[in-house]
Amino acid sequence: MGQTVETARELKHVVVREHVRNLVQGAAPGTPAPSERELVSQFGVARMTVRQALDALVVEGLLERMPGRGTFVARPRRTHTPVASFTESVARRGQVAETVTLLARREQAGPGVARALEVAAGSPVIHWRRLRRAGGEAICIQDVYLAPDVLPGVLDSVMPESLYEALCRRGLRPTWSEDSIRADLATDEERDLLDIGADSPAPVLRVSRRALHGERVVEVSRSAYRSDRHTLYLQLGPSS
Amino acid sequence: MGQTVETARELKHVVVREHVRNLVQGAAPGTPAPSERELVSQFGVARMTVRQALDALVVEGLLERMPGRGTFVARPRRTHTPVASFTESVARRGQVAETVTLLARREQAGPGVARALEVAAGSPVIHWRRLRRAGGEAICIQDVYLAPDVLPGVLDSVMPESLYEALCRRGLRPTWSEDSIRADLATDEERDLLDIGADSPAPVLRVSRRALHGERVVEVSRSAYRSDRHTLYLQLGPSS
DNA sequence: CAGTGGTCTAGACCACAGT
DNA sequence: CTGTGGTCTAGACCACTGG
Repeated sequence: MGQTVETARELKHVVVREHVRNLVQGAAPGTPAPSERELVSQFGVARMTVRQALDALVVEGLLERMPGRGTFVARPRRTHTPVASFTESVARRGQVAETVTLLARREQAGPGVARALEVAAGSPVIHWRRLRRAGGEAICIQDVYLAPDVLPGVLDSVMPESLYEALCRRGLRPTWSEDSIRADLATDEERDLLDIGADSPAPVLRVSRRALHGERVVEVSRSAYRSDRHTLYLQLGPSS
Repeated sequence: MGQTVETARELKHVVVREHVRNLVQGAAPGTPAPSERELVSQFGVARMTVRQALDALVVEGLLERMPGRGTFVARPRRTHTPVASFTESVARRGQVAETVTLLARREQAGPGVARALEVAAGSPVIHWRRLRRAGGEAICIQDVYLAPDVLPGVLDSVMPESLYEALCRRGLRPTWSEDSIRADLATDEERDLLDIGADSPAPVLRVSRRALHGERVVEVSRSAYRSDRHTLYLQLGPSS
């Protein structure tokens, strides 16, 4: 009794691992974790079992071992930029993203979109064009192309505010993205939508993204950012 | 004979690990590795020792375990964009990078450069301005700022072709970079250096980079890319 | 010194693959 | 069935750290 319903099936090293994870959860970096021998006697398991549990947490980056001293809560390691959505990258700047859907309909995939989505040319795809704002200012025009089965029935209801949130709910949050980035001048249509005056030349940042969940292409998009209102930030680590 | 000079000091799990690594080096994905028990009898060690060796290779992404089947050479996992130098990213496109040094001298760090380099304002820094070409065409103007102790004596000899190669030789290859990217219009000086005609507005991609080796800032740079001749490519994975 | 993590042994039983 | 990896035990000695 008492214990979790599934206790019977729990592996010992998992029990120890999760116990330690809870102890360590939110603790300040440098806080000592229980020593290996301490856990051995607490759980009545072999030391190798405890080490297996701690090894997992070390690989996760939660713990650090210091030979001769002990095991401690690791200081958070630097992490490279994850695949971020517009909503998220705006939130990171402390602003709230707003979205105006300009267009949302079925279309036949053109050759470029079809190749990127890995579907046959002419296949039905969903084309979703949005004007994206932050802090009340127009930031970006974004054309998203989706395979119809990625978000079935989207067109029949209210379009979601955040594409990535919708994908997340379907268990399809992008885990991988391939982006290309270049500078260009805004077209007349873009100038109009982005509230750019007609007098001066307007550079924009064009970002093409192909986002995948595992091996599945979930998003193909092209965005044009007003360069005076948006800078892309990247953190990159080694390829390893 | 034959064996490595330092064999005496080698840990057993390291010996096994490197043995397997050599076996597996360059093998096709899916190729089976020796079974654990096979290695046990080959090396006369305990199975836990063999597992420790293989675990390391699994974490490295070199091997994959398939319960009930065996251990196999893993198919190369997708890897996000590493911190790349101009030379490397041009090479990735199948071209050769050329460099013309426009300026290389000591300067006093301005406030922005000083902050980025984590030195006191007014400290001596090395300012290195280069015109970068690929395929015979001007691509980019790059201003690099270096702390004097990062590449001591660079100014007194021939400037290296590739900054990252020089850093690599000093054991200071960037392992981390923080970049910001935006679109802008070329200045008159940039138009001149980049062979851009004076008639049409010329969008450029401005990339500011702060590159670190571990915790040490090794490079601070600002680059302006001709957008019609250069597109940035990125592959991003989850933050994990 | 006592305590820590790092390494290592020589077994064991299990679930699962393929034959 | 046999062979594989996954889990686990109950010890052991080492090098290192700190007091």
